[in-house]
Amino acid sequence: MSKRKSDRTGYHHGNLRAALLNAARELIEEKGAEGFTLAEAARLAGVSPAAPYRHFKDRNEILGALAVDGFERFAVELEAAWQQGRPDAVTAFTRVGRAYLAFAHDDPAAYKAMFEAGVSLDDTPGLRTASGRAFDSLRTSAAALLARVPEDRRPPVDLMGFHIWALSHGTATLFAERSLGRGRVPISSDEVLESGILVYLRGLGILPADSD
Amino acid sequence: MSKRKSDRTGYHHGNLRAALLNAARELIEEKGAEGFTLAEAARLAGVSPAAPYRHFKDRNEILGALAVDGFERFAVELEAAWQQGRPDAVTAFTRVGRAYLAFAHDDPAAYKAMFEAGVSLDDTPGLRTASGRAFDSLRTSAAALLARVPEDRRPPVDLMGFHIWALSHGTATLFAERSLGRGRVPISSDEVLESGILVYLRGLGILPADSD
DNA sequence: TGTACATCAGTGAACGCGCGTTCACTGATGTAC
DNA sequence: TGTACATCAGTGAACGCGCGTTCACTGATGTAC
Repeated sequence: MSKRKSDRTGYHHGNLRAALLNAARELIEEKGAEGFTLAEAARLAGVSPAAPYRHFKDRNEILGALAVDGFERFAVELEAAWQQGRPDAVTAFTRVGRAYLAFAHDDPAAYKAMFEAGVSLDDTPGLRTASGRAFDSLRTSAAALLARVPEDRRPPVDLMGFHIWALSHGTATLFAERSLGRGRVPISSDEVLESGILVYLRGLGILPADSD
Repeated sequence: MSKRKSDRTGYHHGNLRAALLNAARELIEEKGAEGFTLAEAARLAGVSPAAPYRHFKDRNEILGALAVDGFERFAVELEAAWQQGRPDAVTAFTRVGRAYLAFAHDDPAAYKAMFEAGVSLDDTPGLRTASGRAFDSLRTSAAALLARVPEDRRPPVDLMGFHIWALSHGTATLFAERSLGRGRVPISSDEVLESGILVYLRGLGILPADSD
């Protein structure tokens, strides 16, 4: 749906900033965050190679914009999936896991910009805030689940957040690389993550030992 | 300890292939797999930009060599850590987890070549075999642990392998990116993975519910 | 031990390429009056 | 409603750069006799 050359009418593009972000998304999806070039994005958007500089300081800034925007949408998705833990924390949490994978799957370019592009946290205004909000969403869910664990056996909420994050991130990236294609696995990332989370929650005593 | 310009004696290098691989490692560690250039590796090794072509078909082949070599050493490390499950499966498995992280931490360039460089499984002879051997090592450990789980509650061994792989890979990559620097976490990757594995094993019923 | 010669592993110059970025410019748009 | 003008968002040509790769070459090495 990105604006293409053919859509251009006059001298002005009208929505070049958004068109460039879309083009960048497309290119990163194809070739990875490092392989993306400003020149090619400009070509895709149907403008001269100098045009992007009206909207972005340099190549890096477009990656940063993608990452910030990605984290913001990511946080929204995770929060929406959590839905304040309704109808119960475990169900809601499973939904969050699926939302995590869905995001990585549906917008791999954003996911790469967020986690693999090496965009600097310090040089990109809003990135720290946006990524923090996403992690906070995971932490909130973790905390709700931990409320069911007896206090003396309750791990720190941040630690649990990392466990979940690592499991989700690992699943997402292993399936994104065709790494898991190695064995031609007849299994989906959703199944891996969901079953992994169930075992994990059982280990915390949140699910009964005999549940399936 | 890679061979440097100053070490060169005469017209012939003597060990250029290895020197180039080391140079590539160094560069990938600094700038990532995509940022690595053949020309710079040659410079680092103290030879002309044409010299590498005596040892590698093209840029891609050097990445492939790094990945194959990486997977072979990775498999060796994992097997060594497992030590046939001695003294007991849980202890040995914890050791495997630590070995996984140690590899990713100590040789990030190899890890990137293996998992992030997009080296083709089909175009790189030996890669499928080498990576398969590494995963087999994880699978062997998983199988030994699963032997302790009542049959009717035993997940498929491959599924458990993926859980462990995903958790390890996620932990390794989140800590490698400074992603986890986001919150300035006062916690090590070892702690995250080890505690995560313990919870997971408890969830399988391999560790008692009240163990710490 | 010495010599001729094949082979090996380098050199260095050159190529075409596409990139990021800058620059002076210009066409289109919107606003004040 | 019309006009002057400031501003905005493009152009296109140019730059310097470093890359991957090829080529004809040459110095060093090792081996047959």
